[in-house]
Amino acid sequence: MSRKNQTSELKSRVMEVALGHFSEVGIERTNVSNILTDAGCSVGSLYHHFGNKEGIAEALFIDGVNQFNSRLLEALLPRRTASTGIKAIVTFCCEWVTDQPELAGFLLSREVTLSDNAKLELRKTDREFGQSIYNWFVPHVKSGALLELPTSMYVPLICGSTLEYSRLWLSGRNNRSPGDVASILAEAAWQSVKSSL
Amino acid sequence: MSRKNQTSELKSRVMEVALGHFSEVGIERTNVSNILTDAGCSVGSLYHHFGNKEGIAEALFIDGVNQFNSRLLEALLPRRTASTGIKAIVTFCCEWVTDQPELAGFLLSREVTLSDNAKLELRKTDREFGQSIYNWFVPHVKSGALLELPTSMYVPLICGSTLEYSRLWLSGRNNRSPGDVASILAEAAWQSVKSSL
DNA sequence: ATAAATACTAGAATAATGTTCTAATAAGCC
DNA sequence: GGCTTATTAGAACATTATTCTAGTATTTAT
Repeated sequence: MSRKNQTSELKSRVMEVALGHFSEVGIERTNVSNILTDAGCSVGSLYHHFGNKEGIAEALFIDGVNQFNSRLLEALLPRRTASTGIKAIVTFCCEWVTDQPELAGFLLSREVTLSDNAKLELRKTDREFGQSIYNWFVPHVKSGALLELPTSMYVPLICGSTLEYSRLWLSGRNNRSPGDVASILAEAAWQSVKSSL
Repeated sequence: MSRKNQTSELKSRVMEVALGHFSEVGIERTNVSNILTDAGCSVGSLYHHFGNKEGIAEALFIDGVNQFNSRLLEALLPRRTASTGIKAIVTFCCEWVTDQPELAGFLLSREVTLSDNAKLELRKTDREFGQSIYNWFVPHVKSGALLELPTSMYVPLICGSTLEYSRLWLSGRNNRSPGDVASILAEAAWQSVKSSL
């Protein structure tokens, strides 16, 4: 096997193992040495590739956000009405969380504090994601279908309930998965941002 | 000064100092030694009173939740209609977060993992809090003013947006405080749980 | 009032664990 | 085929939370 492949295989093995530990006991409580043995990686290699333990978390975080963002766009952009779009966002979130609880729990845990470098890395892709979202919203606000609100309020209003419900479910306190109650959450989100005019 | 007073003063001094550090850099990154010097406390005393670093966090968490719960009840229980009650909950949350951002940020950070003991401690007061809340809700659901939903969905639907917005504000990404946008959040929450019958 | 018990303080010593460092190895490249 | 560079390896190190032993002050009981 070429070195490139070997290397990227090691990195993803480390990340996979780390995600398991992180989502189970949190970043702080996972031992680097456990990751090393479980992934069959040496101290030197790990610190060469990731810098430190937080570096693994950052890599996972960035990957996760990018994956989430791109799939969300696929779910949203084809929708032509405000109502179907908002509900598609919520439904997508519910399914995504339900399908990959480990990754979702990790992203929602807010344990990761991105380094300046990682923030830049994220911003690269996040910019155009934000732009695409923005472009989808504008006509629906202009047409009066959606409430006109401070920009920073749309995410909390549309996704807040879903994220909060997801956190509860991920912490094991609910039986019904977000996917099971997606329609309720979607309808509620729609009610909270639709214009009553 | 009596020993009791001296002790409780030391404990609250430690907790106050610790909250400052925790909310600034998180639990993991605050050094016990910093807390010790800032609070003028010896290693032995700290571990005698709190057990370990997490113990300080747990004490802060329990205090914070209890304070939040009791004040929330004061805001909610006098309300006689579903609409004013729901809006009172949201408005109260917004003001509480805005008034004590350090404590709110700490509680919302989800950094604290309660020990079994701490969970029991919390449950003592949390039980009757939950009961009071439940008693307020029942008649409004029965009367058809509020949607009838799985119990575990009311908190996310009513508070989710507010909590999400609060997290954004606390992380410095919004100008307007939750208090500033309370009326929008309150109206949205109401729209999402009111019965449309 | 005195003794015994208990709660608390103190800080040096310890242990756990994340990270650095130096050297060795192997892949890619001219 | 030799040179460069990326990668691996793991022992040594540094940091920092926690334990431990001893000592001190306060309360309680007689």
